Amino acid sequence: MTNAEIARVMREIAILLDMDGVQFKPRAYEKVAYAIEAFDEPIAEIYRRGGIKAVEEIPGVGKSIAEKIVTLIETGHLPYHEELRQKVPVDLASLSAIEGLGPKMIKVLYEQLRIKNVDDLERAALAGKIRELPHFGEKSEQKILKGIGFLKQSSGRLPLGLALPLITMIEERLRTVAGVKRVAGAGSIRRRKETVGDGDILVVSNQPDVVMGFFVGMPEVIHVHGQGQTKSSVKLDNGLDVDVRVVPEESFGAALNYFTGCKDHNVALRRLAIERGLKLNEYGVFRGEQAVAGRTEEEVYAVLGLPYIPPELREMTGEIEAAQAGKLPDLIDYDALRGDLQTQTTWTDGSNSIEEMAAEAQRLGLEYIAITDHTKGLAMTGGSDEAKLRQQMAAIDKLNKKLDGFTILKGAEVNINKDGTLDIDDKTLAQLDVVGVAVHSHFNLSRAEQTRRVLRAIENPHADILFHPTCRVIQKREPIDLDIDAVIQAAKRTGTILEVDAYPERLDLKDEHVRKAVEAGVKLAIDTDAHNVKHLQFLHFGIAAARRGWATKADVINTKPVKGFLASLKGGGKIAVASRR
DNA sequence: GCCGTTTTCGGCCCGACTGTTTTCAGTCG
Repeated sequence: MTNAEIARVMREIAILLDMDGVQFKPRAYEKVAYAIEAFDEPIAEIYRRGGIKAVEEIPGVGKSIAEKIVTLIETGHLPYHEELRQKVPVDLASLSAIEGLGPKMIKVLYEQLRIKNVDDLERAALAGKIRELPHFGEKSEQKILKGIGFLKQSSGRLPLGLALPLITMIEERLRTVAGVKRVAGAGSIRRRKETVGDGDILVVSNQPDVVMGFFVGMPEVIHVHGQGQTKSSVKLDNGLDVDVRVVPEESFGAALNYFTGCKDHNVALRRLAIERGLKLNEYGVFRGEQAVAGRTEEEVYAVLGLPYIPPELREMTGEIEAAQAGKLPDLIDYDALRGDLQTQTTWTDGSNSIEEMAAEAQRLGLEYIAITDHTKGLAMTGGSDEAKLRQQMAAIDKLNKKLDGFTILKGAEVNINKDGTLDIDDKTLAQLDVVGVAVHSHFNLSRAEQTRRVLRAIENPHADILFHPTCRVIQKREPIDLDIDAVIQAAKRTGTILEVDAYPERLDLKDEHVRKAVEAGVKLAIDTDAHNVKHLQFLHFGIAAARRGWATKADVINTKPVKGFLASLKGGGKIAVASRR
C-alpha cells in the first residue's frame, strides 16, 4: 500500500467525520493525510523496519491512527473506513475536489438526491433539481456546474517557473493602479515552493474598490470566486487561482505573514501568541484590544520571541524550534553566486556560442562560467569525444585571453554509462577545469543498480560535480530510483559536489535532499543548465531551492572566487591549471 | 484523535465571503 493510498483513506475518513459534525477528529485525520503525502519513504517500509512504534513516530500519528495504518498496510483495507463509507457511499475524492462543495453539502446531495459521483451531480444540476434542496438555490446550482467544468479542465498545480513570472507581472500591473501604496507577493510562491496551487498578492491602498475592480477585470480572469472589500479571488485562463487582499498599512507585516504561510507555520505562531497572552491574526498581534505589532513581519516575530524566519524556511520542518534556539541558518543570499558551472553551447545542443554565453553571464554580474557541453554517449546532442573536447579547450584558451575580469572554465557534462563508467577517458578529463557527470539514459534501473552506477561514477577521481542527481523533470518525469542517502555519503567520502540544477523544470537536488546534503557536510553547486543566454537568469530558482534546504553561502562552492573554487575541487591541483593562464 | 517548559486532561487558529436566510452555516485558505 503506497503512501498516496494511505493518505487517501485518511482524507476520506476526515471528510466522512466532518459530515456528521464530529469535532476535532477530522482535523487529526487530515493532518495525518498531509504528513503521509509529504513523506519520501514508503510508510509500509517504515513499518516493516520499525514496527508500529516507528509508525507512531510520524508527526500527528498516535496510537489509534497508527493501528489503522498498520491494518491498511497488512490487509489492504480498513473496517473503520468502510463502516463510515456505508453511510454515504459516494466518490468522495472527486466530489470534494469540486470548488465550493464540502462534506455537509455532499451528504445532503447523497441523502436527498442519491448523488454518488460527478456525473450524477452534473445531471441533477442540469435538471434543476439542486436548487430545490433546502439551503441550496439557483446560484449554488450554477456554481456547482461551473465547478464541474473547472474540474474537467483542471491543470492542477503550476510549476514555480511558470507561476512566478505570471504573478510578478500581475504585481507590476497592480502597482500602477490609483491609490496603491504597496504590493507584495505572498503564499507558496513567496516561499518558492517548486509547484504552486494558487497565487496570493497583498496590496496596501486607500481605494480598495478600485484595486478589486481592476483585479477581477484583468483579461486573464475567467471566473470570479469572490469579490469583497478586503479579499477577492479569481481563476485565470491557465487554471491558476489568484487571491488579492487589501490591508491597512499598519497590518502589512501581519498580513504578509498570514498570507505567506505555510498553514502549519501560521498555526504554530498563533499558538505561541496564545501562550504569551496575545492574539495573532492577519491584522496584527493584539493584547486584548491593543495592537502590539503588525506593521512588519520582523516586529510580529519579535513579539513572539523569535528572530525573523525567511519565507523559504516556513514549512514547519523545525524552523520554529531552530529560531527559538537561535540556530536558524544564515541562508545563501540571492546575489551570492559568482559563477555558473553548467552551461551548454552550439558545440552540442545549446543555441548560443561560448562567447555569447560568457558575455551574457558577465553582463548578469558573474565572474566565471563553466562550459559543459555533452559528451559522445549522448549522440543525439552531437556530444563531444576526446578530440572535440581538446579542440574546445583550445578555443576557450583563446577566448579567455580577450576577457577582462571574467573567466571561462573548460568543462564537460560527461555521460555516465549504464555500468557507472564515464564515456571520456581519464587523460582528457584530467585536462578539464570542471568535470560534471550525469545520468542521461537507463532511467529505469532498480534502486540497487542505479545507486551502484552513480556511486561508481562519483568515485572517479576526476568527477567533480554530480549534475542533476535524480534526473527528475517536474510533472513530466519521475526521478530515477536512487538511494539518495548513499549518494550523499559517497559524495562526502569522495569530495564530490552535488548540483542544485536551477532549471525550473528540474530543481534537482530538490529542497529536502539539499537539506540532507547540507546536514552531511556535502558541498553544493548551483547551476542553470542553460542551453541559451536567456536560461542564465534561472540561477535564482536554484538559490531558492538551496535556501529551502537550509543552505548557507559556505555550503555552495560557486559562491567562491574562481581560484578558491578550483582549489576546493577534488584533488585541488586544478588551481595550477587555472593560474597558468 | 492528538498532544504537552501551564502534560496524561482539556484544550484544539482565525477570519472573509457567499448564499440563503432574517442571524448563520458552510467553505476556503
